Amino acid sequence: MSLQPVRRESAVEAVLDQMHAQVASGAWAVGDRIPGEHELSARLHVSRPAVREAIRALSHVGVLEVRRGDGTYVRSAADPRPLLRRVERASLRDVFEVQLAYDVQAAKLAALRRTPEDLRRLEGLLRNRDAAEDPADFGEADSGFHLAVAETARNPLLTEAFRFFRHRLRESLSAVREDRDLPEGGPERHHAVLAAIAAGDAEAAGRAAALVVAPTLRALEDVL
Amino acid sequence: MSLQPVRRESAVEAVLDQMHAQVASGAWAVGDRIPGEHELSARLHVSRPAVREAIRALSHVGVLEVRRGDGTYVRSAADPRPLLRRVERASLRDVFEVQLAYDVQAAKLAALRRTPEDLRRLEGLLRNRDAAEDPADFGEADSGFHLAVAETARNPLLTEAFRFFRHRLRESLSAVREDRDLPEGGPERHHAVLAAIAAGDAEAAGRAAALVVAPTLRALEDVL
DNA sequence: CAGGTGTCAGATGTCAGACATCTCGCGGTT
DNA sequence: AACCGCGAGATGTCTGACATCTGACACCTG
Repeated sequence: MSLQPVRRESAVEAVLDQMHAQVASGAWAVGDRIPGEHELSARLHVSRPAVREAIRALSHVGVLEVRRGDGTYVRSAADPRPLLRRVERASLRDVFEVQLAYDVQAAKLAALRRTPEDLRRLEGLLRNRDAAEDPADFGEADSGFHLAVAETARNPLLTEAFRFFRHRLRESLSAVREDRDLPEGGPERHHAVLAAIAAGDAEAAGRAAALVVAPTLRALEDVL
Repeated sequence: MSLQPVRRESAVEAVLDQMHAQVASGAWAVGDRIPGEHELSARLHVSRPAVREAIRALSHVGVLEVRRGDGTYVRSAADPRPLLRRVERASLRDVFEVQLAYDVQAAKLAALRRTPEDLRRLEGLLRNRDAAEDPADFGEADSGFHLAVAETARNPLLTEAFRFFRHRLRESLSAVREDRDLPEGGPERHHAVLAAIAAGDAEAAGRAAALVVAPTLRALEDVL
């Protein structure tokens, strides 16, 4: 008989779990007003600050909305926690593959929606990237170019998703691979992305974007 | 001179803003232990429960990690809040475009990684989808198929991202378009996705997946 | 000397109680 | 019908006290 670690859950985590379950099950539907803090405190047999901490966490991620003096409402039943938990533990390959999906979609949309000013900006950023010699400068310039492509797509949601995942990716890389740089397609592949975007060719832009990341994924397959 | 609404920020929101700024600026770097609750309370001139609420919110999204008895550490500087805020306010088109990126990437990876059992499962789900008559059943079967494709990709991060965004998409749709169904590619396009996945042809699978969503995006362009 | 145990300071976790401030609904007045 | 004032009920914030945990350090034993 093997002994299992005893995990004692905090009061706030227990409240969070119950609240999530209420929302997920539809007992508290989107638009509903949930019971007040005092009532939840009494019902759940925890202190009111514990209830408040749970509510604060859920309002921070957009699940609940607190209206002072009025009550607390359910704004969304889409719980981001599984995603956020997963991104904390995701392998580099997995993050790169998601990031690739963004890169490709951003390039396609950029090709459809770019303006002359966008193109000038992208050209400048690519020049910066080509000219960067110091690894920190290079990383910055590379990120700057990719992010600008995402912004050229004119889908703010895609841009924010891109930004968040890229930031996480950078952290995972520095935590694990301080000593080793992963390869990425060189200048000519980046120029090919820009050329396809300039030509307004979405399919070519998507293919070119995929070619930029391909060496990275290949290197990850070799290492893992 | 126009008068502006006075927005009074709560103590907890002010603490959150300052903590975010500390993390984003690198003053509190990943791995660092931040000052304790009592110290922050004294320094920020707010009560300790206010500090606790802020810390709870940040630990909920993975930015901070609380170790009872030890202290509170910075786990990640990648703040998901801009993304989560954006997804709350995103247009249907924007969400669909991000979802499309997932669908395409999932189909491509599924083509590379599917097993015979995956294929049997996908076939069954597609049969369910074809047979569904009631709109609620149909929506469920459709989601089931798309999600199974994402799972076949064997990238858990992609699957969770897919799940979250699709849930949000569904909520946006029911909030705005209770009375109107958006078109999606019919059975033959879904079967084409499955055929490409079965054939192990990633490019064809990606193209087929894009064709499934194309009518939806076209309809959105017409409406918006 | 190495390993184990106990103690303590400092950290988070939780609570009760009190008061401040806001919102909304209702009743009364014009 | 529109407006105003009031009050109940809601969230917002604080103080102070105590509980529980962690890590570092000192001490003891083999």
